[in-house]
Amino acid sequence: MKLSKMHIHTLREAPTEAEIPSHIYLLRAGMIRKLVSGVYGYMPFGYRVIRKIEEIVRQEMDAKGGQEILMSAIQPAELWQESGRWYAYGPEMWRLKDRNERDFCLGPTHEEIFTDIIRSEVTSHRQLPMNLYQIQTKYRDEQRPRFGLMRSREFIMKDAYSFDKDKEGLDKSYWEMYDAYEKIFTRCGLEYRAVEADTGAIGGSDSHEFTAISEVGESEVAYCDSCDLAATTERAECVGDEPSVEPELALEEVHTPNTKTIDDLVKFLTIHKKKTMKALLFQAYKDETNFEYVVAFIRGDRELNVVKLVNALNIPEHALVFANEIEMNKVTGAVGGFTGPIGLQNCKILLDAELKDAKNLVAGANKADYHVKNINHGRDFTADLILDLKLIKEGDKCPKCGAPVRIARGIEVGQVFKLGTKYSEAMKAVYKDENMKDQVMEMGCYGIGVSRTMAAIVEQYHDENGIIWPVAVAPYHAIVSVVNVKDEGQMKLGTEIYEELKSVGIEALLDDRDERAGVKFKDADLMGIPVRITVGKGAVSGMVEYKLRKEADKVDMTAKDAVHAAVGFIDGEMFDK
RNA sequence: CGGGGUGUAGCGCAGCUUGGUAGCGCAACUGGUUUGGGACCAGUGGGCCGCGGGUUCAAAUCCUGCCACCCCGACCA
Repeated sequence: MKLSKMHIHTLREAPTEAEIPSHIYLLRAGMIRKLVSGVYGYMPFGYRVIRKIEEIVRQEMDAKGGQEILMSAIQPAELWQESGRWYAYGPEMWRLKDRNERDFCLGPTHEEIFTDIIRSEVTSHRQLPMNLYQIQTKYRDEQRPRFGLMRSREFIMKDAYSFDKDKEGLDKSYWEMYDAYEKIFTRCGLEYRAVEADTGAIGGSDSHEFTAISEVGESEVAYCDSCDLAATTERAECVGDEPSVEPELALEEVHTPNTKTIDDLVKFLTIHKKKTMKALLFQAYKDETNFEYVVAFIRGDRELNVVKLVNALNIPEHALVFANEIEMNKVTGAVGGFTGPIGLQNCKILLDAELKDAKNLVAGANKADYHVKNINHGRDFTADLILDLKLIKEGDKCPKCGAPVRIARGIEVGQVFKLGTKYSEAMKAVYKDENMKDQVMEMGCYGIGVSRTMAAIVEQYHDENGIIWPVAVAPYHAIVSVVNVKDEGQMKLGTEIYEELKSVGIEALLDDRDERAGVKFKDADLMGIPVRITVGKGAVSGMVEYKLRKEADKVDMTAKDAVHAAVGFIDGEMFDK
């Protein structure tokens, strides 16, 4: 394409709303455009990148026998009620009504829809396994959309669903998708980790998350340099410290005014945080109206892992809310800031495993301004449930090998789930086996955030001048920048090179805009075109300048050599992987 | 949902304290001079100053309600 004929709109300055590189550069390069908070449109260059990513996804999905379809974004509530997720999905679901007051939602994911198709169209074991996928716009009414494409309310997602006869089949489908995902993200040029993950609102048993390494990512992964541990921090087991060996001392109530926080308390009593237990009070809703009070006790220096808590309670995450302390006090006797395990009533007590055998702890006395010293589980109170409730942190013992764990941040670009029979059972997706008996299908689902992947690539590939697209996803491979378009010799040579590149299958641009060279260079850098061939004064003797976006070197060579160099570089980058 | 901040031309901002007919830079348009890293000169167009209510002779400016957007936290594939 000739740039003079294209709609490009680059910005010299970064819009104030953008904070992170991917957001800033995608806006500045004119690749995306915000409509409202968390809702973006894709302009010509940006959409080309999206299509490049989609094409990689398609090729790898098709290679595994996936079949592409396209379902509606609008979904009827009935299917969600059938699976039980109309309530469970919570406020993130974008709900709407038609003129007859019938409930619908904009699909945040499509398990129900795909299950519905399969149950009505697949009846025989001969039709299985099956893998269907789509690339489509998804809607999640995020509480806090953030960072441009990173967390948006409308986004492009590839979602695939596998249907198998049995667990063995599911396992095979799952690892094939895992393999496809590795190929996809590798081809996109991403540095990523595949880590064990929680299954969240989707449900199911096993899950892996594909996390692109990035400081600005919202996902945290725990990994170990000594073994193969790799899991999201939500998922990672935290084994905690060994209990100290010491005699159990007698309970002692102490006056501790103004010590509502652990920090205040340890200062007041001059003890270590590891000797304290902190209480977190919640209401756990079983449905819209019915709830029970829950208190989680963890060591004073620990952070609660909410995912572990809701999994233990078997409720969706939005059904767990911090308790109103005044209300709770009436029912359980708990006092905010002074809650302890002794004397608590009418509430479920969950105890972090680390505290099970810990000796002589300090906790609230359920009485304002008082704490109790030397509390020992078993002797002084009994928990309803003892389990791992804490968030793993840098330096904690690796649950697999005991070495200190490391924590890294990243962007979740994909996730694979073994759903098992969660949906097929609820929605009666069955097939007839060889003996004419009904069997419930085993399902898996597999998502890739296409638009988020685009942002993740920019996070990993940029410099102070803009984006540096890997060739595989670049909107165009090469740009021929004619320095002075009024110079006939330059224009002629530039056009020849441009035509030559196109004729050998390279996606080329001709910057024939009547602009100064600096403008063209800045734009080419900002938009991240991998190869630039500059046609300037040297054109009279057939010489041009060849430059790669990712390298600083500029090399003068003949036009013919530049074309060869470009072809060689682009082929190498595309097929090296 | 809690805390903080911001809404003035397409983008970035000043003006608001102390009310008096709307300003700068970039971008755009016209003409000219330029032409290898975001040129220069001259000229031009472009604003319900987020929206509503109030105070006042007079409101971008003061008061008030609402809305939107951003950041931190909470929360979330």
